[in-house]
Amino acid sequence: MKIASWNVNSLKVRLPQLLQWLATESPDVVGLQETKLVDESFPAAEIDAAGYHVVFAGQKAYNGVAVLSRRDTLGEATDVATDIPGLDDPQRRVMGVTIGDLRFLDLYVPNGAEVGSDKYEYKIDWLEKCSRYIEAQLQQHERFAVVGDFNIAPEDADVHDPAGWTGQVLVSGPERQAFQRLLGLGLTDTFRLFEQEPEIFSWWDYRMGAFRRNRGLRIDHILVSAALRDTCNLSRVDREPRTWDRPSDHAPVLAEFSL
DNA sequence: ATGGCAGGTACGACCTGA
Repeated sequence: MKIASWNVNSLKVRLPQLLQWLATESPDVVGLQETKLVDESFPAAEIDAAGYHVVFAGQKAYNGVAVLSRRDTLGEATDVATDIPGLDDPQRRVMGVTIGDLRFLDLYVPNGAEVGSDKYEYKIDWLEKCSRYIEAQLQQHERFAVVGDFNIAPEDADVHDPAGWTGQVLVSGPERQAFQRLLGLGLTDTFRLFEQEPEIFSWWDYRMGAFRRNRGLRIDHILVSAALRDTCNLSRVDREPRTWDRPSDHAPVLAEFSL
């Protein structure tokens, strides 16, 4: 089983790239973020034609999430959740689904704008509510994966210039503590299960030639429960789509499991 | 401290992202 997460930064623009990437990688389950499409405009027919079931929750201009599942390997998504209890949030940032015996939660964590701002407080509160939800889900589902754009670089090794980023949004103490709390609930960052090359990132600013200079952050993650961790045999960032024309600023991340 | 790039909205700048 291969699961993936990709912040596509507008599915309207990135649909051809998504289809190309699905054909190349054939993941079984994919969580998308920042589709930026209302449900009426979601390209369900094109994704269906590519061999995937899809469920989605969008809004105008911002946010928007979707989960794809391969028709020939895994079944359709059921028990779809688009809201976290206690978080009265009109923004479409969450999609929890059950696919076979897998519980899969796709997240687009708020960006946070600037440490101390209203958006930052919203992010911290959002993570707290999300953490409680994940804790409950972990007790109900043995095989549980939480993927998405977390907008948190967990360690200095996930930052191209840790000194320059110290205290900034995406790396600040409270954000990193929120991420560690998720791990404390019993989730594992699959990327860190394996020896990795240094300076592997999943997001690069569009400006200043950041990708060419590999000035990025690792903020997209695949976290899994203990049962999934025990069968995980690969976790990586796929830089390839970031080299294509009109790329998303995020690269897809993938994890593979023997069961 | 600011802008730099990209997408969306809506057609002129402005908002958001990270």
